[in-house]
Amino acid sequence: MERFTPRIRDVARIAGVSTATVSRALSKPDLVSAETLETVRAAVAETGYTINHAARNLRQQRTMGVVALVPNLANPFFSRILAGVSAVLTQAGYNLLVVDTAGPGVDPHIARTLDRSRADGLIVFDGLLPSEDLRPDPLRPPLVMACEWIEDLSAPRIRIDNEAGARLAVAHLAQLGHARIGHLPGPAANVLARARADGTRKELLAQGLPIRSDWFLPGDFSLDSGRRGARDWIAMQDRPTAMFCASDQMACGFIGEAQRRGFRVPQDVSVVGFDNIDLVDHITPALTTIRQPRWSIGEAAAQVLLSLMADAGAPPPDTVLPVELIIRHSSAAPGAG
Amino acid sequence: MERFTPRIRDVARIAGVSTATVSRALSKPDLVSAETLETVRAAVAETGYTINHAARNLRQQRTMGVVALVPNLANPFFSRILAGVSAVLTQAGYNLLVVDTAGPGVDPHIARTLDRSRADGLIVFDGLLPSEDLRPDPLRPPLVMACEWIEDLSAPRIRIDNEAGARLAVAHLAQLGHARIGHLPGPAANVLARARADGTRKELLAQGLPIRSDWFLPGDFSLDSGRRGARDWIAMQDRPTAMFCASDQMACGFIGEAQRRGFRVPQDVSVVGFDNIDLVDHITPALTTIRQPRWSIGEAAAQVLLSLMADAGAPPPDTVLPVELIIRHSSAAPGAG
DNA sequence: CTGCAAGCTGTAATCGATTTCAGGAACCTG
DNA sequence: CAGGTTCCTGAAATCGATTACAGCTTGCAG
Repeated sequence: MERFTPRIRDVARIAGVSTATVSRALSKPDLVSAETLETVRAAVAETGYTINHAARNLRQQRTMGVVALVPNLANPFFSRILAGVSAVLTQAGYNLLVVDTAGPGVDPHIARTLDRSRADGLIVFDGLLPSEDLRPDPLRPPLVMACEWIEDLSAPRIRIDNEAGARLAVAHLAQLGHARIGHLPGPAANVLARARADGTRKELLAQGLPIRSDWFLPGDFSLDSGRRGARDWIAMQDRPTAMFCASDQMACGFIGEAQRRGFRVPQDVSVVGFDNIDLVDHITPALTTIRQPRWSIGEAAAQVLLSLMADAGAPPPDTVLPVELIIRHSSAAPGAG
Repeated sequence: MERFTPRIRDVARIAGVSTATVSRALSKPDLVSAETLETVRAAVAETGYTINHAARNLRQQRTMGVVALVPNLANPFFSRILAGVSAVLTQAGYNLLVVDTAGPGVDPHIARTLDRSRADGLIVFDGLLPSEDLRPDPLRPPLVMACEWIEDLSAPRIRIDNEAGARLAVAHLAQLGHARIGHLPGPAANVLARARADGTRKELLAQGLPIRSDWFLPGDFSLDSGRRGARDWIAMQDRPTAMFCASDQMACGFIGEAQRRGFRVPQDVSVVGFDNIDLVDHITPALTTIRQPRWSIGEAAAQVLLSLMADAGAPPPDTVLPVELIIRHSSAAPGAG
């Protein structure tokens, strides 16, 4: 009565053929005669055989797995992106492994352990990983960088035009009539933060508006730093009338704190965010922001990686997805109302 | 000049020992003399040897991987849970694989393919998977259910007390003086939705308040169904003064739509949500809700699974984590203001 | 000095598939 | 009918580790 896991050789025995034939019947049916195929199918059904993936993987020298390296899995920003990645990978028969590169006690050189026996491909969402652990190397699986990137690492990038997004935001505020525009950037180490700050400066310049370093407050993308930003803003005697925040989280923190201190948004200060994360159209006032196509970013990253794994030919070095300004109610003409 | 991936036999050759010794030196150093250990270490360093996981997995008959079956990965509700899972698994040397059971074109019998050669354990977050695909079976890896569960499947459950959460919410509204309390539940097929609806009824009963079926509106957890709920609520001539929504998403949708139609929250209607997802303390009014300890749920699920995989002894059949009422500004005495 | 245990190491089997190579049968072709 | 294809199949090598088993040293007790 005890059960045991059937092996390919059990199927072969019952079907009266060799294991080679069973293997072919299952993975390359064209190579096998119709009649043998039928016999094998019957034997498979009878035994309830299922393939042992470890054995196949060893023989074929691949894992059918792709690792996504995510900085802080707890950040809901990544959920939709990972869903896009998952959809494409599943379709192609690959498994999605997720590694949180920012968990407590995570080895900073985690990427070093990701060789070809662990994954067939890597999607790197963390721009702060040491580049020497990811350098092209025959031992290392192909990789793409998505959202963030590592400056001195040559690999396909899937990203949005962060600079253009920032410029859209600033241009929007300028068009509303704001001449005093401040910026709450992300952490200086982060490439996205730098790109968005650069875009902010460029558009201010293009609009002929002042670029004042005291209006560039310290920020780190977090809700809390948004709150601190609001306090800093309040503390100034010579305040900007509009703030462009490099993340929606900060924008929410900023608005919440400003309101708590008795300021009205957008009457006293206009706020624009970045990302269009869930629910920001439900805060009051609904947040004007720059939308990132998160699902598409995930899809595109997976697709580029698949083509990279398939032929290793020259892949598109950069995929830049469009951003979009979404105007809601946190931005208005200065002094309005 | 061409590189090749070093094998254990290359290390053995260079160290002048057998592959068995190298294997032991690396995984059970106690069995090897100090001197040999040193030689092997040197040879490993010289060759840059790294283990081939596929080979080890085949031999040891395990994958060092755990699959999380998530209904709709795009739902940010799961991000913090997965982060908790990841933290515990990583610590224990396991990989986290994520499968979206609700993606377009996903095989509804996906769970059937998850045998021991694919994963050493399963964490099921989806209560709607067919139970026959998950029944205990020597071919199938051990499994735990988290958040949701499958009624007729016996497996450890890690969950919150949904009924108690619902009762907290209703009791809070009753205490504020509401006598006309409605409910916006999740989809009837969902166990969480049923548990929360049951809790709602029980507490209404306990408080001596009416349980009116016309005040139990149709809902499905989504933002949109929250909006529809608000429209349904508005359409009633005999409205409840408070609504308990079975998810924060619905609560946000409800509040947004109600406000858009000219009603004030909480003056015209009090709203309580469930989940305490990110940013609901930043909507206006800040949402009163039931907090789920999402990170802890993930951690606990991973821990129970690990112990299940380790000894297969009798595991704790149910882990119930505490919920907490978080009072913010979307609930107030009826007619206040 | 013999016998036995303890400690270390190597040989070879093993995990369970895929795939190369070779061979047999059937079918053409000239 | 000889020679060449084409089609199908099986034997055996292979992927790269772990580990059961056995053998060799060495040390110690009797």
